[in-house]
Amino acid sequence: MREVARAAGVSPMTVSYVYSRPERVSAETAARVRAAARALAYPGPDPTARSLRRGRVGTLGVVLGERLTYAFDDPQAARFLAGVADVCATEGVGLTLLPTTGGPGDVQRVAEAGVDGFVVWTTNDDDPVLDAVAARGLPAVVHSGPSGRGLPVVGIDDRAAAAEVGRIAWAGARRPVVLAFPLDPGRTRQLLEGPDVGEIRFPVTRARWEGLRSAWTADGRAPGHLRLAVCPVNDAREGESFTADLLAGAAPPDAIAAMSDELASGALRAAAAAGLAVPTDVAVTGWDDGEAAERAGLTTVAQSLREQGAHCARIALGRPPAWPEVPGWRVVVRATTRPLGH
Amino acid sequence: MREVARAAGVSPMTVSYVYSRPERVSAETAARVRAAARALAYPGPDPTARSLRRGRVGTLGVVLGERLTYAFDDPQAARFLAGVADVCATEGVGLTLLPTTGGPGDVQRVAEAGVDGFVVWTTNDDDPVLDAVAARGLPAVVHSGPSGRGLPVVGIDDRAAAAEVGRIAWAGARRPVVLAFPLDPGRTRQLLEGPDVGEIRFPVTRARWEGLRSAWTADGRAPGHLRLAVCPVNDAREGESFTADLLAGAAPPDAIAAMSDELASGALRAAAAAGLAVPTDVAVTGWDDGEAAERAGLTTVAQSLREQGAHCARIALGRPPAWPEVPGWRVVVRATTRPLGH
DNA sequence: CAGCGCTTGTGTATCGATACACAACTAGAC
DNA sequence: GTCTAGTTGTGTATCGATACACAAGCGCTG
Repeated sequence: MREVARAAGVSPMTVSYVYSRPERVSAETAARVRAAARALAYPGPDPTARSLRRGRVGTLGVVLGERLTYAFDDPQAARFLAGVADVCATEGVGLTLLPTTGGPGDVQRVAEAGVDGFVVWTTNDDDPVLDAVAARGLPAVVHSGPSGRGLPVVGIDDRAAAAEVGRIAWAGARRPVVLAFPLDPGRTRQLLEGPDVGEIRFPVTRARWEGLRSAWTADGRAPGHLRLAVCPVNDAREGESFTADLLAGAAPPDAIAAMSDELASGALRAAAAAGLAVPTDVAVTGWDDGEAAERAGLTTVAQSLREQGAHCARIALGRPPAWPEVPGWRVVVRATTRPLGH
Repeated sequence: MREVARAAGVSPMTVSYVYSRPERVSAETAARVRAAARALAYPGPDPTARSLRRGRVGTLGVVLGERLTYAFDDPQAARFLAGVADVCATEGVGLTLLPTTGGPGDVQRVAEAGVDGFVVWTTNDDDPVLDAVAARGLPAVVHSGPSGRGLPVVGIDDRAAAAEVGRIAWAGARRPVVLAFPLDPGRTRQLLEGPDVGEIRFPVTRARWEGLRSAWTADGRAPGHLRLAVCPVNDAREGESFTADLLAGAAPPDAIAAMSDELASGALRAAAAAGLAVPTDVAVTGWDDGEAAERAGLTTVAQSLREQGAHCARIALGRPPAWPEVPGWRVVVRATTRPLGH
């Protein structure tokens, strides 16, 4: 820039104005400067230097609790991110995805990220990345995540929603199973009988499990009869294969509450493959009310992850809504569950 | 940082070393500095200042030719980005999505983006954003995009692949239709009869159309009989509704070559709804060989957008492979097309 | 004790731009 | 002719860190 100024015969300050506040400089001078810039192949003010001086980067950081590629593989994350992206586009701000690999480098990357704020997508209670985010002192928000680090949390009341959808899923059931997200970053596939809540390190998984369990025990049914099938990956394929195994097992489930529409869709496919009737032989519920749920006629919990993403983005950009909003949810009853009176 | 140095009774330089090269400083001093930092709530070296001095930001910029939210709605973009994300995670680099709205702000945002390189996802020939990317002088790469600005282009030979899949799709057909991506950013839904190639501003759309057309005319068939159905959105719903309209129209297609598996899936659904047999009444082909294609038994063009994304990322990070790699493709013949001899 | 290498702390210069206050000059008002 | 206001260009002082070269201290070798 210094060289451009010299070439155009003006001060560096004038060159700066040509780029950042063109109206501040005469048309004639501006033209001369632009010509000099072109001649020298000057690409315009360096964004880094500009950020340093201005104290603003123009980018929102999004931390994904899991491997970065999940953002694109997991439909729920995708819906959430679409909402974040909407707001970023409107505000003319970039969206930086911060990869997390589970290693110690994650913390450092968060500490060194050039962003104006953070949105953290569902993570586990012990994630040190959360501390790193809090330490930066930037505006930040956690989605459905652990609270307690002074960071605001956005998300629906998963426990209450789970309790309500559970009431419907468990109607007339004797061998209920929860098709669940992982309990912890380990992501092992396993089938548990009434696990201890303390074992569950992902708040989302924990809250939904608690809600579904409370719906089960509400009528005095034995807690131990409710099983938790942990799916390492959130997609239909995984839901299908795990359900197929369960159906072929000793105590085939007659009611399945899944933590996502994708897992539920897989369960439906497995049920169909096993020649079972839904909901007579086996009832199924999902979560999110996405396109898959609508197509399959799935009873599910409706919430807008997209709106929640937008909400998070606004908070992390330092433009929180005047009123604190609590995202809503409701249970959509369709054809995959038995009537309640049953 | 200056204050931390004073509080710890050392020079700023020492504080810098504590953070960036801890092995360079004695354990004792480092502890003292860290204590002072904690006492002053110093969040660690400012990433912006560090980037300025180091000349490296630690972030890869990804430009999407269309609205940012498409990244998450369009499964092809998602697969591609997953590959980009893989490499970013491995290299410990962030991934900044640059929103484009089609407005003039896009160019400026690219010019001001704090990134180390650019990956541009399929865009149209006239996109000024490409010039902005080229002007930055950073390592950059365009996927399946317009060439000619001195930027390297990555992508399969769409024309050749389209010609081969077309040969299969058109076997025994009399009323062929191409279910296509948009021709230009306008994204209007329309049905064209042998449009002029010059009208097609998206290189991907153009190359595939050319290939499919050449397959049609190869046997001396009249070019005008091949129609192009332009779908504004790349999803199954759109493919279904457009196909349904076509099947209900005056000249119902008996062969449909879609530019994505998603559009093709929609076409299959519409055919099923119309009570048509596949491939007897209508043949269908897709593109990409994604999960949907496998499940539907779709004849399709197999390519790995994920690998191509990874390849692009490596180039844009300035680590191009020693050997220039050309991504491969092949046609996978399944059950939705007629045998060739027909 | 000279000489060498290793560890550890410190100045200095610089990365590239912008905020701010000020100076020079042109117009128009009275 | 003088004063006020508006336009346009220019210094100066940072923004917050790091590369590099150098110096001091220390332990060893011969």
